[in-house]
Amino acid sequence: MSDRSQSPASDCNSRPYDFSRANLYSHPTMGQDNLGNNAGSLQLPSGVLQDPGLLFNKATYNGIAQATAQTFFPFHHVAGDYRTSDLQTGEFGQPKHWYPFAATDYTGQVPGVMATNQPTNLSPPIAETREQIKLPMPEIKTEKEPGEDYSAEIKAQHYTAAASAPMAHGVYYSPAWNPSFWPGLAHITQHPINQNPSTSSASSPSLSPSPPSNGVQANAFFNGNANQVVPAPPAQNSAPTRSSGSSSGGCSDSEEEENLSTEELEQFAKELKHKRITLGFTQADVGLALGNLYGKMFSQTTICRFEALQLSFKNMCKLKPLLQRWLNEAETSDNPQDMYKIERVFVDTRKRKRRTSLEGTVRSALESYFIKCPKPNTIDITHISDDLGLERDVVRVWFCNRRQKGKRLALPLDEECDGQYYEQSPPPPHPPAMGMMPSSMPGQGYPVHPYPGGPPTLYMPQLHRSDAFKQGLHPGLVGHLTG
DNA sequence: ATGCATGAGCC
DNA sequence: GCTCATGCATA
Repeated sequence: MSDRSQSPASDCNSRPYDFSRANLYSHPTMGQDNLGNNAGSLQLPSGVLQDPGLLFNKATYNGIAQATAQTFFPFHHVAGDYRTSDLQTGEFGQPKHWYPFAATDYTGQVPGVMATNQPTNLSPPIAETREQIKLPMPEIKTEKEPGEDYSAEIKAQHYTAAASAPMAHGVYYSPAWNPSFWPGLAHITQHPINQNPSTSSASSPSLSPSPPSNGVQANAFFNGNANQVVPAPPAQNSAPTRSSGSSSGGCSDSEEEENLSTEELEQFAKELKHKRITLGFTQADVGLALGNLYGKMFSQTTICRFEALQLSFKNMCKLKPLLQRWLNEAETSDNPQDMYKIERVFVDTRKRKRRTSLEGTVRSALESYFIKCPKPNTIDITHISDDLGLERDVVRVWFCNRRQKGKRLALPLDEECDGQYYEQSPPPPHPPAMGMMPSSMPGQGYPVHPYPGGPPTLYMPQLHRSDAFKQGLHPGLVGHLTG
């Protein structure tokens, strides 16, 4: 991707970092265990966005020209359009920890799974192996099994479902998707393709909208007849087969969706969410259903991001057909429950590094570094990690995610249209006298114009021109970072 | 809903 | 080592 040809990371490494900030290492943050934290009940009310940055205005991307790298969907956030809070995670959100094995209730956020797929109580043999270890730096909280190396070995066993289980994680569609980027969207006209009529009509399904929640209910809901699992997708167009997407086939995965316009996707995402909720399904249900119906399961996260248009265009394109079909089925099926029947859940037994929780100050610091240099090289990363007392890898990953997030929330600028949709660091004139990056990024480097409905929350540095980037840095920050 | 992590594919 | 797709864990 052109992304790589961008300014060399070293662009921003010309100066030494000086981030001696004792106060960064203040205290460990909140308690590790939020066990009592019922994901479901804690959902923010619709309308309350945790990250206002997601509130994009169409105008924001309508004018998008050429995206250099992966294109994301800075659509205006569709979340909040409907009340989802109570349906999302329901009551099944018992926190899971870093168990190498599928603990009895290990289901990720897939409801019903645990309710249905517990042949026997697999007393979690490992349930107690977890041990909390404080890393050197108090501000980061991570858990890790002593002397554990959570990378290799693991992939061994998965609780793969029945033999018919189409696949477990690790099975991907071939990247034969339409590489359509934003620029190309312009000319893409709405392709009414095979829009199933049912999807566009507000056909009110005669389904009892009793949302699958947990326990008993879930059981009833998820216990389909084992007869209908259709992992094998139709020969034709359903399979996540690597249809030789060929040149411009685009999301050739299914002929139905080759060229999608942003509007189409946007609308579909909305429709999906709306209908899903109407039908009483959670995002996790949908992800699960996709697995059962078409062979590839998705997490609640992915469905959520799809609905919120937080995936790349390409990715949206890829998922849409599947979701479209699920929706069609859900609407027409007499027994939508069947769609959720789960044969078994493949629980990934890989050990996963415990998620690091960065303290606010640390995040702010990282954000500052990011502003200065979104693509730090190895040395920079080392410096930063030293300064902040973080593991190098944590820092590296943070930057990776930050960049990804940035792209997701704002469009990457193209060399030609730089500064057109969002500006980089606030132009010299009146640097907001902020010594340190405000913990709340909002406000930073917003495009002055393209966000009629409100600026995105995140500061989106221009990744393509580090020099200009450097220049745009405010003095205060520069000083702070470069000492 | 989102922050941090993983892993494949690529350079 | 990066991007990208994706997911676990958590706020």
